Amino acid sequence: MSSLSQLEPRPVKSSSNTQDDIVYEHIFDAILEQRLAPGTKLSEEALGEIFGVSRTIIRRALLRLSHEQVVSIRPNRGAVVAAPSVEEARQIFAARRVVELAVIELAVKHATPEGLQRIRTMVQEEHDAFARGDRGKGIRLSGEFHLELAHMANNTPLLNFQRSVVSQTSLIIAQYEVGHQAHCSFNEHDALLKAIESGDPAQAVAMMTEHLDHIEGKLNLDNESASTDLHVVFSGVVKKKPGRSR
Amino acid sequence: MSSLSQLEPRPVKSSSNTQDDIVYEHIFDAILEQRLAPGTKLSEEALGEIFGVSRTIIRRALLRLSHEQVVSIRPNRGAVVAAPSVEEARQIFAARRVVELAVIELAVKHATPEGLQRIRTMVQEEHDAFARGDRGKGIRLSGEFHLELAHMANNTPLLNFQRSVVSQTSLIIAQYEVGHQAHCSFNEHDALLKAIESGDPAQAVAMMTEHLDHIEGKLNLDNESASTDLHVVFSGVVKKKPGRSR
DNA sequence: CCCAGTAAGATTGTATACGAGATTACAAAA
DNA sequence: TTTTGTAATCTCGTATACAATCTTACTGGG
Repeated sequence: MSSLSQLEPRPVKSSSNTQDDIVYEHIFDAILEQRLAPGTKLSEEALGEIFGVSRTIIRRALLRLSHEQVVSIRPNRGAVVAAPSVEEARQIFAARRVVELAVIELAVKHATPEGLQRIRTMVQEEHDAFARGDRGKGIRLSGEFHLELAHMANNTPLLNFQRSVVSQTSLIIAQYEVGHQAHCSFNEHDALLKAIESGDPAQAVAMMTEHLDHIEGKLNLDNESASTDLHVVFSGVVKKKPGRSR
Repeated sequence: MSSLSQLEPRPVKSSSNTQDDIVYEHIFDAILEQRLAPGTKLSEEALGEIFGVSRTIIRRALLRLSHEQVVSIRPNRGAVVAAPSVEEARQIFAARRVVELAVIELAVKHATPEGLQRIRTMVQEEHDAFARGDRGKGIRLSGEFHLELAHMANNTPLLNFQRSVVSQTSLIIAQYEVGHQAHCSFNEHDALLKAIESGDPAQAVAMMTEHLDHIEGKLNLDNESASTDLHVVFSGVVKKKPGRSR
């Protein structure tokens, strides 16, 4: 009954027009904006009703998300938003360092005026989003900044991988962040942009390293069971119980 | 005890027991062994009959393969074994360099006696396979050598990415290889193994760089339409017609 | 003889039905 | 009150039916 076009929460981005891509992007964006917390159950039937499609479509979208490690599918127990453990988080960050440094170097090499303009616009939008207090959108745009870098690097495999680790980083931040600092502050993004514009790979790489250090520094990955409650620690096993969460 | 896993005609590896994983692995292995050429149509019904499952299962396996860029799904036109273009091949190799160098460095750092033993066995099996003329298996094992490295690096995201680029490399070799040299010769794998055992990251990285240079050097990526026949060049458009090929 | 247009056939896209397994609720006993 | 066993319910896993689209074959015209 309810059709997709009626309820789009936000403008669907460029790439896709098929049903499952639309569902995929909506869930993906919700996770990137941290409107879906790690461990949240993703019921096929509920999602199907929300988007006005059958479980078949939902299932495809969830499968894709699970291949990107953004969603975890437990056999016979359904899909949940992934909740990386501390060890997984460490591996993801290590992998992210690898790909980000490679990407920034390629981005400098393949920078074009149009690409730089796109990134400039994006940094500005991110700034505006945070300025107006739209935290969710700011977080998403700050992730998409890094994806735009990968786009400029002109390497599809690296871009795909980047998409996976960036979105997983968002999940990690949602779980392990301490305090409420601005994430991935747009100041650093602006500095990165300038480094790219200067055309100096070494400086850009150094800048990115520092940026990643900052992101990782805001997390508390040292003591798994401290400061976060049991629900987070055992989020892979936790059962939902209305009334006490959040 | 030389080769436990080789006795079975169906080389179902460690990980999986669900139906779709089995189908996935069989198709994946067939592609890695180059028994499925790039551009080959993968009919859902035919595969379903072969594996004795419904199209639903086949569809899931194909979807996963397409997420790893090993299979290409054209809307309403079915799935085919991916046939990377020259440009795509370049990007894949660039990405592979990035991940392989990171992996080898981590592998040196995290090397364990057990892990080294596994790799030693693997190199030996690869040698045996080529020695007895089992080219397909040799090719697959030479790919799995690199996956084992990623395993030893102890980083799941990098391992997943490695799986994707290694299998795509196999497709590239199938399309653009010139001559019939031994691919990814086990000699170099043996040298890599020794470099890891020596515990010197710099040497291992240098070794890997050289190894990748060799692999890439065996290909003809310069002139897209030369030396390979039309079937390969137009593999994305070619229609199957029995009786005249090969 | 070759090409174009149309119709039949085949293949994929989507929804849904049914069975299997898991979760939840309830009841009974300690 | 707490715990444990069992039953009812709900969700997921798989197969299959039907619709949409593409492919192929055939026929008619140039």
